[in-house]
Parts: sequence; structure tokens; C-alpha cells
Amino acid sequence: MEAEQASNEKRIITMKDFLSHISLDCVVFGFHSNQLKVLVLQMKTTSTWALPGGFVYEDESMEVAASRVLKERTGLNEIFLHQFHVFSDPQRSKQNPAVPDMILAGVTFPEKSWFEKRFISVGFYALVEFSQVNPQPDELSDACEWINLENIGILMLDHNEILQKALETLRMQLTFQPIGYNLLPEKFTLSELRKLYETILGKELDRRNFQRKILAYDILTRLEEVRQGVAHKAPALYKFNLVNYKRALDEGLQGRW
Amino acid sequence: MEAEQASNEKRIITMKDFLSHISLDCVVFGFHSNQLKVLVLQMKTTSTWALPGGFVYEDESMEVAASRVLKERTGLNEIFLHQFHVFSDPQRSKQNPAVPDMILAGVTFPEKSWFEKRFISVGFYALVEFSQVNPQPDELSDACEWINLENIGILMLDHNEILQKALETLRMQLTFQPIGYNLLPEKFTLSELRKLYETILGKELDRRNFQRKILAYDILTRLEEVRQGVAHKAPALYKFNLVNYKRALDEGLQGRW
DNA sequence: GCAAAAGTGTTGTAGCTACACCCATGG
DNA sequence: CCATGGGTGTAGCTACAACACTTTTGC
Repeated sequence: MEAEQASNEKRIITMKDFLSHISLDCVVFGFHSNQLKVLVLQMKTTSTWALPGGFVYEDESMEVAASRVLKERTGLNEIFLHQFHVFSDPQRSKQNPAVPDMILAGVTFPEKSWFEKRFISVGFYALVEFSQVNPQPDELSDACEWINLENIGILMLDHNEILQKALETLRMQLTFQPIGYNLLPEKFTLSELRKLYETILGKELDRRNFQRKILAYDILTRLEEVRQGVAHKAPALYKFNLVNYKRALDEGLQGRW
Repeated sequence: MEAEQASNEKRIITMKDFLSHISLDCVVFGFHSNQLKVLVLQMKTTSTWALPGGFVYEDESMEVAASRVLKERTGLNEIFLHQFHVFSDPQRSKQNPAVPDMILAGVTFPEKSWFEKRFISVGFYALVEFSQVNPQPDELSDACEWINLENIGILMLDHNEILQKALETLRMQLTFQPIGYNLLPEKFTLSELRKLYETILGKELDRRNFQRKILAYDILTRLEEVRQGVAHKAPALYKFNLVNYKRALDEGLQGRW
């Protein structure tokens, strides 16, 4: 206790000690031809792949900044978006390979040492409808593409870790909430919805039990239409019943106590 | 797409636009005489109550910074600590009532406008054993106290919102994980554990069903001892079985698919 | 001895798993 | 006509809520 006191008096607090830079990175999930995909950028000078990200303006919340960034990368407004973790290992942004790209892009900064400071990044995950997205590279990259989750290689900085954590979060949320609304087109079959669940969870689900369970939630509306032009029996199309879907989200679906 | 291009070329990125300050705030939960308590500070000049918090050094992760702050406020090392949300509403730190206290405490800062920038804060929640804590105010406050959750009044800035979100997170985690290990003393009765659950969840639980359910997890070891000196039948004491407890944490306890 | 809390047992029900079975369709 | 996937049904099991009942202690 006395040691505490002493160190308190001795210490002179200088706010320069506390300067960090804050950024955000987004893991954008899409679903197409029964595969989960992630939106990634290829950096200009190093050709390494990276998650879309950016900085936050002074008058923005992190959420607004993430929406802005994703609007630029996908063309979409009103994206389903959730923050899931802050990545702040002081080593994470050493030798940031994006710095040459920033200089190339004409980024100016207040002082020479600006890029030597570490970056703290807030991770967001987004769920988007694959077909609605028009991928656009940013100033630092010359490609923006969907890559199958299983084909994602080494990403810039700690972006593999960010992706991993996003996936874990998505799996957790899936148990609680009827995700799928944001990833699927308006009309879909139960098999497509099941494949999505199987892909996210990384395991197979019993076709018949899945069907009854998801229908029991009463969040789907069966349409008159069936999917045409496929082999075998034509499956019925469904869409989400928004009212019941939102109610289910509020209540949560499992876990009692 | 062309509009995108045009705006990209027109815009000159100046990193000064992106300067924000990052801080952290902690919701420290303790449990004593069957009540959930939160550790709060009383600020020097305004006498308003606030959550313990601080800034992050350049060579620290947010987690390390939060541990350091809580070590100062509680005297404890090795605190159970989890980040749960980033609070970044640009209005949240307008008219920060802590600024006079900072000036009083001799805090120096690089430029006059430093405090006019907004603060982005990472929220952490901590679970500690009440009796082990030795509450210590910081440089900006002249009191550090446990307050019953239900008696918490108006807090500084958006700290009520932060507390609320911490509680929601704790409730969510409770369904998944056998919390209680960090909040209770080494030896405890099943009634005490149940009261803790009831307090966090805000509702009563059936005594007998709770007992069987929690024992079924196989994370508790029944001791030979009983609690002495209480009215009525002496209840058995239990302690956590750390091996099984950790296994249960890994697996998660509920939610199938 | 009686009030109050601890400890153990029982029963009905909801929801799940693991199947069997029939239907529709494209090749 | 048959392989394949869609749609519906059912039996057995598990987990849980809602109870009843007994035991132990302080006053």
C-alpha cells in the first residue's frame, strides 16, 4: 500500500505515453454455391492479402466507420455488422506491410513517427448477401475478391487470427440466433439453409431433424413456388417471416436457467 | 463505380482526421452477503461516481493495461478479466467531468486541444473474490467503494450504459460457462452459489433442481466440512474441481445443433 | 416441538436423435 | 425405372420443471 502511494506520487503522467492509433478490420462473410466465402483485398506493393479495414473519423462511432468502409468495398448500405473483439497486442502492427501502400496512396500524417506507433484494431464481422456485393479495392489494394473460407492462405499482420475469432463468434451466435437471414437471398430452400449451417459449424446435420427444428421456430414462410430446373424432386422455396424472426432474435433461442 | 474513383482521387487523406484517444473502463463484480456489488470511484472535483479505468501504454495490450489498472484499484494480480464491448459514440466524452481532476492531478498533455478529442473506450468486466479486494482510489478520485448493484445511481459519462452491457454479457456467459469460481471464496455452500446465480439472472431458481443440475456438471467437490454456526441444518461446503471446471469451460455447457 | 433450511426422490412433459417410409423428378 | 434428394412420421431417450417427502438444526 505504501509502495502504491509512493509510485503514485513519483509518476508524472504524460499523455504522450498513451498515444495509440485505432483502426478497424472487417470479416465479411458471404455464401455462394454452398460455400462460405470471405471478402479479402490484395495489397499493392506486397501482394499480400488482407481484410478490408480503415480508420475512424473524429465524428464517427466505430460502427458508423465500419459501415462506411464496407459501403465502399461492397456498395451495400445497411449491412448486418457486429463488433466482436479488440486486437491490441503491441507487436501486432510492427513492420506494417501496408505502410508503403499508404505512402504510395498519398496519405499524409502529422509527424514522421506516426507509423511507428502501434495500431489497436476493432474487429467487426459482417453478413452479406453474396449476389448483392460489388467488390471494390481501396486505395492501398489492387484487388478485392471473395475467397472460399477453406482456401484462405496467409493474411497480412494478425488478420488470420482476426478471421479465426470472427468464425468462433459466428458459431456461438448461430446457436443463439437464427442467422441466415443476412447471408441468403430472399427466397431459398431448406437444403440451402442447412448447408449454410453445416458450413459454419463445420459438421453435417440430419436433414430431417434440421427441417423440423428450424420450422418449429416459426420464423420461415413457405412459398407456393418451388425451385425449378434442379435434378430430382423440386424443393419448396421459403422466405424469412420478419416479424417472428425479430421476436426470436429478442428472446434468444436456447439456454434456460 | 466512377463516382467512387472520382471521390478517391479528390480526397486527400490526412491522418490528423483520424486521431482519437483510447481508454478502458472496468466493471468489477464482487459478491458479498448474497448481493452482487460493483467497484466504483468518486471523482474529486465533481463527486460523481465512475467506473475504474485508465489508458493503455504503447507497449501494452488492452488486457495488460486493464490488469495493471485493476491491480492498482484492488491489489489483486491474476484477475479474471474479459473485454466485452467498445464504446465509441462520438458524443460520449463531450464535457468530460474528469478533465478538471486530471489537471488537478498534474496530468500533462501534448497539445491544448488534447482533451477536446473524443475518447473511445474498451469495456472490460472482471470477477473477483470480494474479501480479497482492498479498494484504492486513483489520482482523480478520493473514494473507491463497493456498491450494491441495485443501489448504483447515476455514473459519469456513459458508464451506466457500460455497466448495463457488462451485466448482459455476464448473463449470456452464465448460460454457457460455470461462472462462480472467480466470485466465490474457496469454500462455499450450494445455497450461496445459487444466490449468486439468482442475483445475476435477476430471478429465483428452484433450489432442488439447481442443486442436481450444477452437481451433474461434475465441477464441484463436496467437502467433509459443513458450515458451522448458521441457523437450521448445517449445509455441506463445496469447492470447485479445477480440472473438470476447465474441461467444462472448454466444451461449453449448452446449445447443441 | 416447530420453523426453516438441507438433502433426496419421483413423475410428467418437451425436445431431441435416429431412424423408416413414401413422393417427385431427371437422367 | 432407378438413383437421388424432398417431405412426413414415429419410437426411444434425455433433460428438465414441478412437485412430495425426509432430515437436521437453532430457538
